Parts: sequence; C-alpha cells; structure tokens
Amino acid sequence: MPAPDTPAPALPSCSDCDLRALCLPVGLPRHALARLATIVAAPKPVPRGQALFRAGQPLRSLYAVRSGSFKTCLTHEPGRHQVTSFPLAGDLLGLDGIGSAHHTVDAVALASSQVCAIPYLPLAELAHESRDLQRQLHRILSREIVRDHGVMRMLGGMRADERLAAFLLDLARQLQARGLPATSLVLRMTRDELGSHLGLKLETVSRSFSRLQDDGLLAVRQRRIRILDTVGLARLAGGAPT
Amino acid sequence: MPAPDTPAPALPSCSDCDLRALCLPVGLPRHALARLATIVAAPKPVPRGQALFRAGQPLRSLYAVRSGSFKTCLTHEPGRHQVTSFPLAGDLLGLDGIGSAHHTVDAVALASSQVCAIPYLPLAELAHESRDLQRQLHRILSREIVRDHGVMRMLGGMRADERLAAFLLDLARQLQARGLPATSLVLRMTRDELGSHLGLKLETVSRSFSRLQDDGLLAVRQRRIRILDTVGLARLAGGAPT
DNA sequence: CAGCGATCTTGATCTGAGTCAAATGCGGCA
DNA sequence: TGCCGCATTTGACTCAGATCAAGATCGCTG
Repeated sequence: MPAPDTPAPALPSCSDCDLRALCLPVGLPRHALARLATIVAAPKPVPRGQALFRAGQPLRSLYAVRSGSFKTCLTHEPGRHQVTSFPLAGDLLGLDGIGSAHHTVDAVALASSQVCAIPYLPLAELAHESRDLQRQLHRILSREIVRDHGVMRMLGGMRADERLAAFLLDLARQLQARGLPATSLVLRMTRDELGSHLGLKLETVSRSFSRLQDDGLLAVRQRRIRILDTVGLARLAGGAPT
Repeated sequence: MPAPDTPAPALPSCSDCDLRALCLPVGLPRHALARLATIVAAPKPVPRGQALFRAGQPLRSLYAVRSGSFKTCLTHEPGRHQVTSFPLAGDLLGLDGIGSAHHTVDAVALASSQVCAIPYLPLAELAHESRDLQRQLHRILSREIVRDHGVMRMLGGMRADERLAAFLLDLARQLQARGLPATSLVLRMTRDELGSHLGLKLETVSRSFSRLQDDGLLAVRQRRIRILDTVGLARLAGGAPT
C-alpha cells in the first residue's frame, strides 16, 4: 500500500455513525461516546477473501464491522476448519483474544468490508474511566457467550433441517435488527462454509435447502433465499418433535 | 433452614483462600484482593442435585465455585436439556447472564458443593476502581468464549470417540491445574449428562468408553477412569485422520 | 458469446450413531 | 444380609448424514 491510510476526510466519528445504535456505543452517554471516538481508528477496508487477523497473532485491537460481512474460523490441524460465527455490521471481532492477548480464530471477509479498529489497551483505559463503557463491554462479552451457547444447542441437539432453519431465522433476525428485509436475504458464504458452521457437509446443506423448499418454507435460488413461512421454520427450529 | 446463614466464623477472606490462584483473584495485587474480599459473601453450601440458579432468574451475583462440581444446562423446550459446561472449583458461574441481567442456563450441583456469591453490581463498581480487577474480568469472560469455541469444535467436527477423548483430556488438564491427579479421575456426572454435553446418547458414550478401554487408552470402572495413554488420547482428540 | 472454473444440486451407497430392548452391576435401605 | 431401583453395559436393528460420483448452473474472462 503506497498511499498512507486515508486520513478520514470528514472524521466520521462514532457519534455520527449510522451503526451507533448497534455497535459498541449502544446506550452510551454523549461524553463517553465522544471519548470513544478519539481512540477508534478511521474505517479501514478489508477486501473480500482477505484475513483481518489470524489465530495466533497478538491482539492489538478489537474491530467493529462497519460494513460487509465476515467469517471467523477455528483452524485445528491442517485443513480442518470450523466456522464459529458470521459477523455482520455492528458486530465486534476479536473478543476471544482478550484472555490470552492473542487471537484464537481467523477473521476473513466474505465480502469487501470496512472495519473500525479499536485499540484494546486504550479501550480498557477508557472503560476504567467510564462506568457506562465498562458495563457495555461486559454486556457484549456476555452476549457473545450466550450466542455461542445457541450454536452449541444447534450442534448438539438438532437434525440437519432444524439447524438450517435455526440459522436462517437467526440471520433474518440479525438483518431485521439492521433495518434490512427479514424475509429476503442473500447468503454471503458458500454451502461449504455454512456446513462448517452447522456441523454438516456441504451436500447435506444443499439437500436441506431443497427439502425446506419442497416443504414450502423457503424459496431458494443459489444464495438468494426467500423465507416463505417464518412460523413453520420456527416450529422446525424450536422443538424437534420427539 | 432454621439456622441463619453461618456468619463466617473465621472470615475466610479471598486473601487466604487456597483457590486464589485459580479463581477471580488470580494476579490481583493485595489491595484489590482485600477490596474484593469485602463484597464476596461467605461460602454457601449447595447440596448435590440442587440448582444454584435457573435460567430466567434475574442475575444478582456471580458465583465462584469453592468446592464440589456443577453442570450448567440450557433448557430449550420441555425435557430437552443440553449441558454446556461442568464447572469445577475456581470457576465462575453466571457470566452468561450479565448481558441480559438474567441467567440463561440452569446451574445444578453434581456433588454437594460450596459457592461464594459475588454481587454483580458491587463487583462492577470495584472493577471500575481497579484496573487489575477490570482486566481480570475481561480475561475471564473472554476465556469463557474460547472454552465455548472448544465445545463447538467437538460438537461440529468430531466423531464419538474423539469427543470423549477430548473431553477427558480437558478434564484431566483442569484437574491438574487444581493439583489433583491427572490420570486417575472420578466423573461426577452420569453417562446421560456427559452425552448431553458431548452431543451423544448415553449408550454411545458407554460404547465409546468400552472402545477406548479395549484400545488400551483407558481403564474404566463405572465413573472411575484411569488414563493409560495420554498421547494416544491426544492423537485421537487432535486430528481425525480423514 | 463461448469456454472455463467454481459452486451447487442430485443420485447411489455406506456407515456411525440412534433407537429399542435386555441383561448386568452397584448402592442404599430394611 | 437380601431386595430394589438406578446407572451402566451390551446386542440387534434402523436411519440420518457422510461419502463417492456425476451433472447442472452461475459468473467471469478472453
């Protein structure tokens, strides 16, 4: 990169960010928000397919996704990947690395994206000064745990169709929280990546899509999915009959 | 309980606790430790089989396990349980509830146990004053996420025997960290509970035990397990050879 | 606009884990 | 000490999902 990092022409502070209702700043009072903005780096582009960070690298910053989407994967032993999450705009990346001061997953952009780096030590310092920010950090960390429990529930106790249904409902919910259509969605990941997240092989994912389509719950055209029967999906994802 | 809560005869402060090298206090300077001790309640017994808290209850305290062992389970839909973890002495319970201010799992004692309640709001206040405690909380929350990733890895990508091997190795590691024998261990949970954690049925767990025993990796006598070949177990748990 | 590589779908078969069922072993209690 | 209930083991059979193997589609580039 010959050019220096773009020096934020209009200084897009957190206070003005259209994601401030989703991102770290949620519920922070004006002054805390202003302080936060002083340590957050200007949005940085991450091209599709590129890693924002990799497991093992020292953790310097957390990253707020400003636009685009990512996957985070565990890499245990050569080749064997496992996708742990598909973060979207407003999500915070790198939380898992705080404990060891090193990242424990790879974060790879699924589409060309933008992230705001938040240097961790300054953030911790700021949290020391602001109760609100401190509580917010706790909340975000805690919610990550709850989210992971949801995945464990999927992996541990559901059949293939149920997993897919649960995943799609969750994704729809997240899109809705971002003001996007909740029934007409475009997947950013391959069947293989989705399978890796759901604990299934790509062929099984594909078959499950077909089955849900045959049952009139979805309309599937490649990665373009339309949810036709939210209630039916929820019934599937909710409780396995017997 | 006719008698009032035992008023801590010798005031067993965190500073003296033999678990201080494992528990929340890890690495805290003396003064922070002393402050912490002022808000931590005296150890409270939890009889075997009793719930320390249940999903849905408002979160008032985190709980440090002082002795004994627990299971935490998600209860989605009648009957369908899923064990998310088996906390031991030194572990902190309730972290998942911070985000929503309500517990999201049931915590049930597997053996008669003791816990130290740590009221959350005072703890957060203390963390506001002590950088060390704040960082420690972040670390613990973050490590919980990493631990969950480990479970996701098990559930998503391993076969039955591999899961059991991985679980036993992890348990042995935890016991070792507590100064207990790492090769001769007693399980506190039933095959059913273990299966629920590993995403397997109890019969499959039993068969896996038998198989590992036949392969000379374990000696199994009911819940008394002896690890005969740690390396072999690790090889199993590590990478599935295609 | 034709060709190519990657992704996705579908079919046939195999297998690991689930299900159903029975036997065994163990611990507590009278 | 002997009986009872529960946890565990083991066996026979079934089935969901993996595996192997073609095709079908899509988007991109020359």
